[in-house]
Parts: sequence; structure tokens; C-alpha cells
Amino acid sequence: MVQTRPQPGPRSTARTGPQKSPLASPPSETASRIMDIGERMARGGGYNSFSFREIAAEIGIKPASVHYHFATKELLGAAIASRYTERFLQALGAPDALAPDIAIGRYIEAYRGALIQEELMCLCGMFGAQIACLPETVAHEAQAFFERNMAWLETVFARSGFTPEAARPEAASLIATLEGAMILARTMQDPALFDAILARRN
Amino acid sequence: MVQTRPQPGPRSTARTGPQKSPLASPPSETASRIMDIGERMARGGGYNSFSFREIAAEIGIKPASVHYHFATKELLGAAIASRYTERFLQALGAPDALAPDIAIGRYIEAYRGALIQEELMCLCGMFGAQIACLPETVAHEAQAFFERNMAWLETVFARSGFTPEAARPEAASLIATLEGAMILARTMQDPALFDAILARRN
DNA sequence: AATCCTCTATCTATCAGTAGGTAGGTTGTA
DNA sequence: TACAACCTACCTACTGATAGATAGAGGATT
Repeated sequence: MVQTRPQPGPRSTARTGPQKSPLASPPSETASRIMDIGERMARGGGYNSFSFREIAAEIGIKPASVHYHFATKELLGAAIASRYTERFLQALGAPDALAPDIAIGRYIEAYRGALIQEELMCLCGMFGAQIACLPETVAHEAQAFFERNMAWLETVFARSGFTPEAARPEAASLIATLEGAMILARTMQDPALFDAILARRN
Repeated sequence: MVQTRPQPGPRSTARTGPQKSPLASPPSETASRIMDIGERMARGGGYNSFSFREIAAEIGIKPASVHYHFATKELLGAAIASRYTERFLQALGAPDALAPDIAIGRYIEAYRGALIQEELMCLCGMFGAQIACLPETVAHEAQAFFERNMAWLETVFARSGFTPEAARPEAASLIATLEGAMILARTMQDPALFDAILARRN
């Protein structure tokens, strides 16, 4: 059997639906669900663990229809990461709205809830581990998550008595411990290990 | 083109190559190279980042030939993880062969070398993040890595003055921080961040 | 010495399944 | 009518995996 199929066709005008550029119109109901499902899958197994096919199947539409909402997987991945970061920081509130101790406790609780209640990894911890094989814009979003989280914690630690130079490493250290604790607790199938690691911190 | 090949012949005994069961014969040169390349790819992007095709291409054999050495991807993944753990612990030596401070320094240096010199993630940190979507035996190997590493560090911390109850959380905490620090440093493309995080520890 | 057998390591050819992606048509609603 | 949202029907590329064949090496039998 030799190829008898028709040629690809000359035209290649990219005609995709709503361009998911940042700050465009608010996502439609379907677009939201696509992101919800994609996020959950990505947080379970990484960037190649979510597919247009599986997402479409879960929603009840065809895989091609997902492309209407997000033209490429890279765009979808970046949108998921961006939304994740935005929600994460919004849930934390302003870094100087609470007493430093309370703010740190709330920060730890954000990770704890993701691990224990949602039973998922941190999206950007996952993406961060895979950073070397991610599309550029997705990698950039993962980077932005950590940059903004470090800035948030830096402010908190600076207010709690750390010198300006010491606040940033302290922030990075807490984030690193939290991401690592999630990995360890999940791998060992022992949620209590997460608490044990963070209790030790003080 | 229709089939013109000679008849299959009577025999059809399942004839797979060397069964890669643990503690079989030492791996052949080719099997070693397969594991080397697979490990590097997995440490760069996770479990779905290494494929029989790419490994074969790099060695210069056909994808099917890789199956001769490792019947399935799961077997290959588990073999890579097992070898990784064995080498890691062997490089560390006995946990009571050195003064505790030196032993801890050596442990940290093992991660640091992987990040800075090899420019790769810890294999089992990567697999640990993806644990929810790994084949059973591979997940088990990742678990074994952390279990044995915690035991090693627990011994060290117990010798350095920690109570038996406090030694294990201390061990888990160090491992978590190291894995998280690798992710952060890689994501931010800032190797110095790894050192900053670990310098803060004490 | 010649024959036979078995093993290793590879090949070619092919499979079913899934990946992301594209072209163009249909439908419901404002 | 216009557009948003979805469809059918493909495509190319790649996934892990299998079947059957083969070249060459080594040992055993005749």
C-alpha cells in the first residue's frame, strides 16, 4: 500500500479560536474545565501526563475542540501554570497583612492542603523538576511562580527580623523544603512525613 | 508491496534475551550503555523522557534490539533506578565510617555534584514527583532509594547527638531540602541558589 | 574434519495505540 | 447575519512491543 492520500493542501492560515494571550477575556466555562483537568493531570504526573485526548474525553467533547480554546499544548500548559500562580498568591494575600509567624504558617498550610486534601504535587514543583524538557513559555511560567513566591516570603522574613541579605535564602530554603517534603511524603505514601519534616523546622 | 517473506517456520518459543532480574549476570556493555543513556534522559525530564527509539539511535542500534536487553520499559526503568540507588549508597560508604559532620558534608556534596557537574536532577527525586503515574516496580525502586537514604542519614544523625526519635525527621528534612534545592536551582537557572539554601541550614 | 546445535546480538517489518495538530463543515444563539 | 463552540475526518510523528530471520561464535557429536 503506497500513499494515495491527498496532499496536505497549500493554505496554512492559523485559524484558532480565542487566542489565550494573558489578560484576554475571562476564560469560558469549557476553557476553565480544560484547565482544571489539565492542572490535575499535570500535578499528578508532569507535563506529558495531560493530553488533549484525555481532557476532551473527561469533558465529553472531541479532542479537536480543545484546540479551539487552546491552540497548542504549550499555550495550555502556560495558561495552567499562570492561573496556578495567580490563585496561589491570591490565596496567600498580601505578605504584610498578617503577623510574620501567621503568614509563614499560612504559607506552609497552602502546600499541606495541596498534598493532603488534593493529593497532588505542587504544579510548579513538578514543572520545575522537568524544566529542561519544557517548552519555553511553560518553563518561564514555572520560573515566575518561584520568583514571586520567594519575593512574598522574603517580605515576610524581612519583617520577622531577618536582615535583608538573610531573608532571601531563608525564603528559598523554606520553599525547597516544602517542595521536597511533598515529593518525599508522596513517594513514601506517608502524609505524616510532611508534617514531621516541617515540625522539625521549628 | 505484499508479504513475500519466507514462512515463519514452526518454532515460536518465546525467546527473550537475558532476563534482567535482580542479581543476574553483570550487564553487558550494550546493556550498560542503554542504562547510562536512559538514566541521563530520565534525570533530565522524567519517566516519559526516555524512549527505546532515542536510546537506540544514540547507541547506533535499532529500537527493537533494546528489547533484547530489557524486555519492557518498566524493567528498564526499574533497573536504572536500582543501579542509581546502589551506586549512590556505595559512593557514600558506611554511615559510621566518618565523623558525623564529614558524613553530612559528603552527603550534601553528592547532590551538589549531580546538580552542578552533571547538570541533572536526582533520578529518584524526579521519579518521586511522578510517583502517581509510574509502573509499580519503578515506583517501588524510587521508594527504596528514599528509604535507604533516610536510614543512612538517620544513623549519621543519631551518632551526632540526635535522639533516636529526632534523627529520622532530621534525615527526612535534609533529603527534602536537597531535592527541593535542586528543583529551585534548576528552575531559576542559578546553581548558587543551591549553595545559599544549604548554607542557611547551619 | 565436518556436521550439528545452541547462544548472543542484532536486524527487518509490522503492529495497535496515542501524541499534537489541521481543514473545513455544522449548529445554536444573540 | 454573525459568531462562538463544537463537530467529522483527517494527518504526521512517535510510543512500546512483537514476530521472524540472520550472522557469527562456541561447543559437542559424528
